[in-house]
Amino acid sequence: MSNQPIPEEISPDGAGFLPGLAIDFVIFGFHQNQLKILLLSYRNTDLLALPAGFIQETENLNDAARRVLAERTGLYDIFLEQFYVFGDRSRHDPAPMRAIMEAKGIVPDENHWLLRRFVSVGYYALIDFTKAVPIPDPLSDSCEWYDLASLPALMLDHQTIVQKALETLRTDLDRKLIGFNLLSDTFTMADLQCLYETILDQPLHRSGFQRKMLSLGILERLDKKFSGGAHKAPYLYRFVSN
Amino acid sequence: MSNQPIPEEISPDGAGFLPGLAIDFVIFGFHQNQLKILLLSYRNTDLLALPAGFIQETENLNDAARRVLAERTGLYDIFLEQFYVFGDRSRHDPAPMRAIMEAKGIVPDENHWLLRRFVSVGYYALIDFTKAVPIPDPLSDSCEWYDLASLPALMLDHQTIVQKALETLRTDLDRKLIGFNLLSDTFTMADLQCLYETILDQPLHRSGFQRKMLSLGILERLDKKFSGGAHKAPYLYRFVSN
DNA sequence: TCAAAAGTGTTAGGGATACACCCATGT
DNA sequence: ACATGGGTGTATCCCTAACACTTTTGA
Repeated sequence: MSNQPIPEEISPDGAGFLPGLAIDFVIFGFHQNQLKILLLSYRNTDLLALPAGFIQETENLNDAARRVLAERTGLYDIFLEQFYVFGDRSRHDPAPMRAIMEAKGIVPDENHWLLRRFVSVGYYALIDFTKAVPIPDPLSDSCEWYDLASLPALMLDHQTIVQKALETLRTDLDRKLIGFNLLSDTFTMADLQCLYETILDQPLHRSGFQRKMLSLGILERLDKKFSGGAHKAPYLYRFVSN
Repeated sequence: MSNQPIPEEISPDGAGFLPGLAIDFVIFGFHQNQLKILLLSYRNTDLLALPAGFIQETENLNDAARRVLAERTGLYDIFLEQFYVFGDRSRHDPAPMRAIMEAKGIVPDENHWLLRRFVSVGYYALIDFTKAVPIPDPLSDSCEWYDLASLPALMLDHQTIVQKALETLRTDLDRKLIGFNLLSDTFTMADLQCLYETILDQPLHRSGFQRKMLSLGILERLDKKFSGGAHKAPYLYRFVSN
């Protein structure tokens, strides 16, 4: 379909990459009171997959993760963390990848490296929805946001990976101050509370939440936000790291 | 030195194992009020290393970890969990492994698979010190307990791996009931408190600790333990999972 | 009888919960 | 003015920290 040079990821032997090792990403965003994640889709197939990448032989693992994340989102300085390694043999099912390549006009050799068994390191990222510019990878045709609450079926064990990422996000949320990575630079207290409630999937008490957040001493109060609504204008806040 | 057949781990191409991927273990034990970990040592070298292993092509990652752990400790039903993947390029330093092999009478080829770059999945295990029977692996000459508080220098980045494992153990300790894996079947409240204090490296209040543990409803009180000391005999407790 | 260690009780403080009350804003 | 949502105040509860007191054991 296009005349682009074949990207090196599709070369049959995977030269230059660490063999058998991949990175899968659960990239969280938050918009209109919904948690979302980025998924890749493939033309002429009904497959959906998590963004993924490989590690160059000259690269640190974590640097590879940052690189691929930037390739998919255009963003570099992002919260990004490992959460689990998926290494079951049952992950090894070459059929979907073969279907994807064939739909792309590539007829892979039986021994094509992308059809072999992969162990995958799971990373989850938290990004400002408004800043990301999702970009598909060389094999996919779209990279788009999907509501976490109503995910369609995913390839292979990617559903499991998302689930584990969400669990990690939930337990990390109240130990570290990571939630702010999902919001814009300025936000109202209601925005923040809604984010927490969505992630934790439980209602929180308004006054207690406000006091708790303010008592952390990490929020700077800015001007009020006049939304046009017939009610008191809420303050805007900004996250200050120190 | 011995006439044993060369184990397959030492075969030059690593056939049968996933390439470039290893497992490193931080195996915690507790004895005489000290946290300890298992380390391998190598004759004719002054190198100390964490127990490690590789994943067979036919094996799930987590199953490989259980297998290797059993090979080193003789124990199967053990608390064992991933905590981090170490994938920096700076990990790749073939010198120590070459020294180990040469001290063993093996002159490895330049391309021997053990001399290549490895990404390593870190697992930590908690085991009953009194039950483990440490067994060296095919390349090492001893597998012994070392006090965590006074660790000698370790190979490569193994010090970093231990540090990260300890951090994970600390944060997991008060979220899950994992501490009991480090004690014998029966123990006194003082034993348990000492374990917690040693892991967290901070003193805890006696009465509060006792009440907190008892309120969890997971301890069964047994007979008293007459130690011969000139003081009230403490109860023994047993951990009950439900 | 005494010291040492174990078990239990009591009080005070911090944080969370739940509810109430005022304030600002645009219709 | 008034409905709506935002900010703050207050009473209660619970968990923990800190300390005190009692009990048991063997010298």
